[in-house]
This record gives sequence, structure tokens and C-alpha cells, in this order.
Amino acid sequence: MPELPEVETVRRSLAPYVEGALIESVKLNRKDLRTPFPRGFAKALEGKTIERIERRAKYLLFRLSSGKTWIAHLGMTGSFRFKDITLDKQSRYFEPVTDEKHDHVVVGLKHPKRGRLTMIFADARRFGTMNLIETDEASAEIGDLGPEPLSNQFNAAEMADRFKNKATPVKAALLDQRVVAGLGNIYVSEALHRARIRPTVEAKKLVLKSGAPSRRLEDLAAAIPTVLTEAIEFGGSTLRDFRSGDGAEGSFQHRFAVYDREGKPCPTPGCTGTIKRIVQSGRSTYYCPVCQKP
DNA sequence: CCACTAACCTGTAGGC
DNA sequence: TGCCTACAGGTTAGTG
Repeated sequence: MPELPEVETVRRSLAPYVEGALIESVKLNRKDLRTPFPRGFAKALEGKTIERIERRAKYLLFRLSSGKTWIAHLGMTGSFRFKDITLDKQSRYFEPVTDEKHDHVVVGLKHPKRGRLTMIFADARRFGTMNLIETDEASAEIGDLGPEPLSNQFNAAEMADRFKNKATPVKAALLDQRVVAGLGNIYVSEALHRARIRPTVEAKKLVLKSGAPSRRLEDLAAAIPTVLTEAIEFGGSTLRDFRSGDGAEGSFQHRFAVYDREGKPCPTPGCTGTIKRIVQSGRSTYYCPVCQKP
């Protein structure tokens, strides 16, 4: 479900409710998600204040008053929502969730302005993870991540460095979180289409002999933050069940050029191509065989 | 170290 | 309606 734009959408939707809130209680309905909750996880959160909620790649980072960070990954189907509160007007899309069998974490909050709130983490497939780390230390989760694509650290030269020895298809290289952090199956296909690069091209072919990025790689490095920023502006993409913290669906799925559009016409102006679906490393890739060059 | 596959787990859509 | 298969936004252990 969630790639960088969806996680950022969740972060923004949670921020007004959690920042400044005291964690009064934490109830775990099972002992693990994809990985076990760390020992003493619930007790370590209780009594602490969430000072800020930040994001790194696809991870949510709840910065706590204890100097620790509660780190959460949504996996494929993870979601946060609130229960028993009056939602703001912009939350008009919210529909109460009646099926609670996948509610794994229930957090009781006391917000200085909003009062008591119940925040629930649900995750049907349980590919999500939660952990507690020291705020000022790199953790196993986020220590090896590549550059954040929406930061000024991210540029074509940086990508060229990471691509230069890779014979793997550029699709796979972009999914590797150590190369670029935050892209997933949707936005890799969309970014490659914008850069007019076929997903099967070897990553190193986009790097010049001198080690500098090719013109095509510069296009790709520009397309990545552009498509991610646009997707955030539309609240991310909802394919099946993605919802932000206030229950709203994303709408960027209506603006996909290639993802999940097999057999449909390529939207590039003047292009006569038809979107094709192939499988790379076990996952669907969508592209236009006419305007995305090998 | 790198690259690739299978596995984790549940829900749903589509074919028959 | 039911049964079966394929597939789904992600990561990572295991293998070569």
C-alpha cells in the first residue's frame, strides 16, 4: 500500500492529533507484526509525550519526550485511524471502521487542545513493523537507507554513483531502498515513464564512462521528486484500502500514466503506444514500449 | 559483496 | 453461490 507519498500523507494527517499529545496507554493485541514488538515496548511509550512526528523514506518516526523514537512501518496494509472523536470538517470522507479484527495496537492519547483520543494501528497482512530506537542514533531500520528523494541531498550525481556498478535493471535498482529511499512499485513505474526510460535498462547504462550521470539519468533524477511531490499533493494513491489518518482516500491513482493501465493508451502527448505489463523480480512493471527507450 | 527467489500473511477479484 | 488461482502498496532470510 504505502510508498513515500502515502506515508507522508499519513504523517500529515496524524500530526495535528499526536504532536504534543501524552501517551496515556498502549495496548498490544498480539505480540508481533512482521517482527516481534520489542520487550517493554508498551511500557516505554506510556507516560511519554509525542513531540513531533517525522518521516524517513517509508518509516514514520514518533519523536518522544524520553529521547527515544517510536518507529513504525506500514508494510502493505498498515493504517492508523482515530476512534470516538469528532473529526475536522476536511475529514468528510471518513467512514467508521466496523471490522476490528486487525486492530493490533490501541494507543490512548491526551492532547492538550483536543482532549482524549484513541489512535489505532490496524494491519491485515501484518507486514508492518514497530520498534523503539534512540532518537539520535542510526537504527538497523533506517541506517542503510539511501538519500531521501525530497531532500537537497538527492541529485543525479548521487544516483550515478549508486548505479555505476549495477547490471541489474533500473526498475530493481530503484526499488532498492539503499539506492533511493521511499520509492515502491507504483512510483518507480511512474518515474521511469516520465523520464522515458524502459524499466529493463541496466542501471549502469545510465552512467557515463566518466562516472557522471547521462542526460537520461538526469531526467530520471528530476522525475522522481516531481512525481512524489505531485502524489503527495493528491493525498497519495488508493488502489484498494489506503486511507490517511483522517480516513480520506488518495486520488493520485486517477493520474497514473502507466501503473495498473495495461492495454490502455500511453498518455504522453503524440505517443501512439499501448501500456504493457511485464514481471520483474516477481512484481508487475508497467511501461510504454514506444516512448520509453531501451 | 551482489543478485535473485521465496517467504511472510490476509483479502479480493476473476474465471469456471 | 462456491471453489480455485492469481495477485496486491514491502521487506528480508536464504541461496548461489
